[in-house]
Amino acid sequence: MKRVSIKDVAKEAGVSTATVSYVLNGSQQETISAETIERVYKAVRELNYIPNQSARSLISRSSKLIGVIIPQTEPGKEFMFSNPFYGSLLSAIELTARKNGYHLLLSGTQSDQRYVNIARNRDVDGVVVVGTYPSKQLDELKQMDIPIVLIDTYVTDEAFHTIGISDRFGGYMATRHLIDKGHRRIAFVSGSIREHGVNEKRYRGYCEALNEAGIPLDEQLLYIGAVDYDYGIQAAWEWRARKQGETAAFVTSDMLAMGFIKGVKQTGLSVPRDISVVGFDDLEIARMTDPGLTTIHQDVVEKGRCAAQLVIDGVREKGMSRQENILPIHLVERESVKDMKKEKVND
Amino acid sequence: MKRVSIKDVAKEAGVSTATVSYVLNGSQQETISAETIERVYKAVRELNYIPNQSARSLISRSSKLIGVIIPQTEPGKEFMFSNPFYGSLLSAIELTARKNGYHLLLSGTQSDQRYVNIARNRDVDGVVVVGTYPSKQLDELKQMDIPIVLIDTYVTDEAFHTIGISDRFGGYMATRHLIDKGHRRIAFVSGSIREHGVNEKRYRGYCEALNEAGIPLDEQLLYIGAVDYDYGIQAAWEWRARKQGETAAFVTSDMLAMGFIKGVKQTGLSVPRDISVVGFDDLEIARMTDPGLTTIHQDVVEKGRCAAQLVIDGVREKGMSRQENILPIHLVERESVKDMKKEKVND
DNA sequence: TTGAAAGCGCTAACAG
DNA sequence: CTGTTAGCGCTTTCAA
Repeated sequence: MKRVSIKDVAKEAGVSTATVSYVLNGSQQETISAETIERVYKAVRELNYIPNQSARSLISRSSKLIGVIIPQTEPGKEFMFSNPFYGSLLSAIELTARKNGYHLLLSGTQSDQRYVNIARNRDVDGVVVVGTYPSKQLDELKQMDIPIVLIDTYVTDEAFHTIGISDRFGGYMATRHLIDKGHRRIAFVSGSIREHGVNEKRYRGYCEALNEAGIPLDEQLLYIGAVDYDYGIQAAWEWRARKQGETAAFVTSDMLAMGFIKGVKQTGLSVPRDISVVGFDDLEIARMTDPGLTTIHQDVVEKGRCAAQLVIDGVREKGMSRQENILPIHLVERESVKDMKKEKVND
Repeated sequence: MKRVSIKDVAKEAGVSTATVSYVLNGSQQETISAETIERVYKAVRELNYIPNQSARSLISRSSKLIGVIIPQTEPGKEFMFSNPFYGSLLSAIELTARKNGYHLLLSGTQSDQRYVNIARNRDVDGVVVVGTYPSKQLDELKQMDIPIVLIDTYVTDEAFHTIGISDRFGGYMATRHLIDKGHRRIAFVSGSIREHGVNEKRYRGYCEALNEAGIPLDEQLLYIGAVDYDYGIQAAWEWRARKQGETAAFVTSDMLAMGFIKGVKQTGLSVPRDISVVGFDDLEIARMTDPGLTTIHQDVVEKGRCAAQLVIDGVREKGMSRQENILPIHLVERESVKDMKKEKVND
């Protein structure tokens, strides 16, 4: 199928290529006669002309492409989108982008490939980076003079827009909820805690709530592994083995919490009868399991929508000032927490 | 940040742009002196040069981009990747693409935007389309002379590669398993059944198994809605309301099955005590719930990997003959099916 | 109101 | 062994 170019259209319409370009881009608006415009559109339709984006990008340095980068922060976590959290986020970004005439350039990263290169090489108009840590790579990105949005990333730099939640407060709320229900020995189950990472903030919230209640921090109650179902199971077994007498656990991700609950069942015990659990994220699965998971709700779709919108606005309005968005979160009560103050066991 | 072009590199290295191009692309391999090559690389490094893909695409008509298209076949299903099935698939495609120097161009579709346009306009090297039906849009795509891979799509056309499973056989296996366990009244719960769609095939397998066992088909046992958790719940209530005496249900997707089980619990009954359930897909969540879901396992990651590989191979080897891949599936037994033949109830 | 032409960054004949 | 040069398809001054 021979490709039709702007020249073909121009010839067909009996005008110059410049005129075609004007018409199609709405530049020179008033100066083109209605009749010419009609002729051009007619030719476009007849030839089924589709402008070539590569040529456009080349000259305009704008590709109508938003780069979405998912750094692989943990080894073995190659299939990020299997996690519905990332999946939903991506969907939301995609939808918003699409509505605005953008497409998504998706890229995981491997160690040897810097995302700056991808961004420059493809002339992306903006970049969304999900869940990473301060790094040299990020620093390189910001020299590119395109809008950059960081999701769930604790970096304070004038160059980046950020979208996130108060992970500290979330951790506090979760832990506080357990304390309010009469729990004193509360386990903390989480993926690895890295400085400036979300888990660290959630951990701080946990500490804060304990502290406020006058409960001493006990390192024996910390279960630190990976953010996945299997580690959740493992943590439950570990809990049984350590015998530290926890009656509750704050588990920093729903996925992990699901595993934890499963693990508890495997050991022959039950949630919330033998241990109460609070999760984090409020993924769709949180309401699927039995018992339904009490968890910290965050609006993933809004996160994605907002990220895409920031990029798009940033492209339109060149020197847009930095935005820092903290989305609201709240606790959703389901059935995974037992009220220790009531005489009767509520299972 | 001024962008550095091949000219800058050429000047820095004291050679022509052509030479730089030769070196970087490994064309003219033998004819370039080692010393020149070294000089070019040195200049590239010093200037931090990154070739512009738009310019390359323009001339070579190859963008190193694989288009991934997720048609929105059901209204309201905008967040496709929230479904871990699509998420995993996407991850697998992305990983394979990346390993081969490709990136993914992600696009959902809205009614007014044809995917052919996206493909042409972006010069994508190949396209992967997930879960659609024969359509005019698809026909348009095939005129593009790029490799097209259809996942889970029943279209027989020389122009397309296909990857799928035997949905009919899956439906048969699931139903047969229930029959083997002594069930005779078996509900069929599914999203909408469209001609040439996967649900239709699964339905046929269901019919076939019933037929083989001499069980008459009863339309009262069909529950047809949407492929999501909420419809699953609804179907369970419906099941209670209709009182058709089913002791088992074949539910054509795990997501739906999760909902169904939840719904059964809501009505005060229990799986598998009061009704047995077999799902389809074997998503990660299938093993998370309680009871674990007996389901038909399919290898989503392999589906994605295979799709990307077909595109990549198709690009390399122009006239590659059409491939039709049927991946193996099998039944995974967990705890959601009761054996009616045993005296004792096994819950 | 429209057109001619330069040029975005790169590749690939063709010359030398 | 390397350089010159003609485009790829498009936008955009500048001129008419």
